Amino acid sequence: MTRPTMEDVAAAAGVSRSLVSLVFQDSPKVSEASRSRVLAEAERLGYRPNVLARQLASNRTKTIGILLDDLHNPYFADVLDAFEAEAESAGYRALLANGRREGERESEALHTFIDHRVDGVILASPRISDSVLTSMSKIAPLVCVERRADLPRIDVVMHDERIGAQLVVNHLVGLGHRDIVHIDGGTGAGAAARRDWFMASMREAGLAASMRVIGGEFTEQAGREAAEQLVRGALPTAVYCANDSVAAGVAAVLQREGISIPGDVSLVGYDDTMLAKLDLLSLTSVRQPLAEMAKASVDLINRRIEKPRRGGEIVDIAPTLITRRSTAAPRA
Amino acid sequence: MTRPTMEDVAAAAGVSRSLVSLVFQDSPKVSEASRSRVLAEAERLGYRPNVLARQLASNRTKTIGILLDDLHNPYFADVLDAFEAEAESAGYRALLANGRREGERESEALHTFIDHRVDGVILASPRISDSVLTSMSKIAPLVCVERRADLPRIDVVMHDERIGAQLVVNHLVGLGHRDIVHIDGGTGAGAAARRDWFMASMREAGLAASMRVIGGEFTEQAGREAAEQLVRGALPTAVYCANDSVAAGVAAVLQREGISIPGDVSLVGYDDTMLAKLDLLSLTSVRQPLAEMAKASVDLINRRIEKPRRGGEIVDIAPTLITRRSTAAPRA
DNA sequence: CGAGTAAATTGGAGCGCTCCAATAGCATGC
DNA sequence: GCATGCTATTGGAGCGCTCCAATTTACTCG
Repeated sequence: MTRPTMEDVAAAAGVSRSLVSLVFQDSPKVSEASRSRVLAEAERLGYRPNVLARQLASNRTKTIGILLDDLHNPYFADVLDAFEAEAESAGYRALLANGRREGERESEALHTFIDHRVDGVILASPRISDSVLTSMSKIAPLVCVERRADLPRIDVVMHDERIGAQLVVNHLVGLGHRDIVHIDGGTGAGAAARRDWFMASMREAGLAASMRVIGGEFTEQAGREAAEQLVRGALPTAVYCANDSVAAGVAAVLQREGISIPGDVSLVGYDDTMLAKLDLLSLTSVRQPLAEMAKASVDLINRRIEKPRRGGEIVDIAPTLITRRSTAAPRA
Repeated sequence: MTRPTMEDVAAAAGVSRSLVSLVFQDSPKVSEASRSRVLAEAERLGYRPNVLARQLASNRTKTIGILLDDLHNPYFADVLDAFEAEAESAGYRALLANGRREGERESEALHTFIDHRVDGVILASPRISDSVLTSMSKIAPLVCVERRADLPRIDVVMHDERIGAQLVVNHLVGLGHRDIVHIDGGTGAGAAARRDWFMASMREAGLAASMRVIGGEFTEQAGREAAEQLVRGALPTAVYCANDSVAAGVAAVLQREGISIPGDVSLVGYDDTMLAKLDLLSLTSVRQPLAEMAKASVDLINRRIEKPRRGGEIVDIAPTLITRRSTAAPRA
């Protein structure tokens, strides 16, 4: 299983190793004749450059690490799609890691990335502590996505929670709803902002009196528990959930109780994951502008490579509302 | 952003670079005194070994690549969990890649792995052609999971479709069902085996006359289409779907038509993904023994590293049935 | 036709590590 | 006191590449 090296290709093509190197770097200062001869010999020998050696010698890897909080959450599959695509179109190879919702594991994965000398790291909804973040930011460019970080040299990309809340509230109010409940995400990343902007939007709509918030978490289980509480008390005409998983939990309880969606209660989720798209649920949901967020993130990494010492930036991008069958006018 | 090297640590600790190297390899022939001094200096300088250089010099990476067909399918999140954990406990680092359900992209990702000199690759339900597989198998150990491959030097790990079918049919027949429909996975990997063993099991149960198969695919959409067909014709008492996504599609249509699960129709899925666990669906489903499959796969890679030229092996592992609320005795 | 310039090619040092053979240090035993 | 057998350490070559300065080749023009 011993594989050919540049030296072998050079010998076969009757040129120097340096020339072969230039060919594989797509250098313009190689004659057409040499280039094609080298490529032909490489092909014939089955040569592929040793990425390791290349990276060691050039001291750049053209690789960025993408750290995802939880691959079990379908939202992160969408995140991955967008970010991987963007990284590739910017000429980077993407390395993936799964944080499994543990800050500990995430910082391990971050170390692994750094040990592999990635050019930058994108952290999607990380749970890593500020101190780890700060110390790592001295070694490689870091971008936090959907996690605020007020740290000197770390860039942040968020979607605009305020607009998300307004889209939801305006949609529901437009349909005639006044009695709207928000089930929040508890201590999860972004939960507080989502809740606060819901309340602000309700106030703006003049519905401060009829708004309600129930404490929850970003899980289906939490959705079920909150729904149990709702069906035993005063049933609102609309429920706005912290994410799609919560909405799925709510839907399960409502269905069991014979309460129709959207006939009796309208339901709204967040993140527009595959769950929302399920015909069984067909959930109105807020979609994060992942493609734009990805673009912004890679851009920030590039700019930080050029200028490592600039201050941290925060980019906010507007989300959109995807309406489906789970919302309609309130019951009579 | 220049980082300390072994040389720096060696100088600081007053020893040679070789000794530092031995310390970081956990060599037993380093005195306690030197070891702790070196580690202390390394800590103080913030030294971390350069993985690239290490891999280049030692010619082994202690890394395996895990190629997943489709990160949007929640099944693969489970697959990843099991395989990543197993790889790690065997002392490997796992590199991930997303095939996005395209054979083309998968073989690209495979190339990337090989360029990075991984010690072996695990391919989960790959769509790669036999020819690519064959040529790659000459360069690195390959294990196919849930994809048959009758190729000289490639190992295969499958779960036992026959047992899966028997578990489902026995469960349903035990509940009293006779009129059972299977919605198949069309041309997807493993679909044919799943269908054939369903038919065989029905025959074994003496129900050859009342069994039916509807052509489908491994998607929710296909489930909906098949269900439309069922509700317009003779409704069976039980539906056995090629996977959970298909079952979700069926459930959506049945619910819309006011047909109760399991009151009117029992529903069974396959793969026991997060969809099956959703309270909204609470789906009886066949669970693949992923932990055992992962163990077998890593084992096969280790054995092939030792003995590259041995013939391809096929390992079959028995699945289990997880019963939930979607199955019950047939309607009167 | 030789100087001058541009384009193509080459040799060698070096990236940060591992690994091996060689050496140093040090207690044993006769 | 010295060969003996340890264990602990070291120097140096080499992994496969990139990058730079230096060299060769090709081309132009007075």
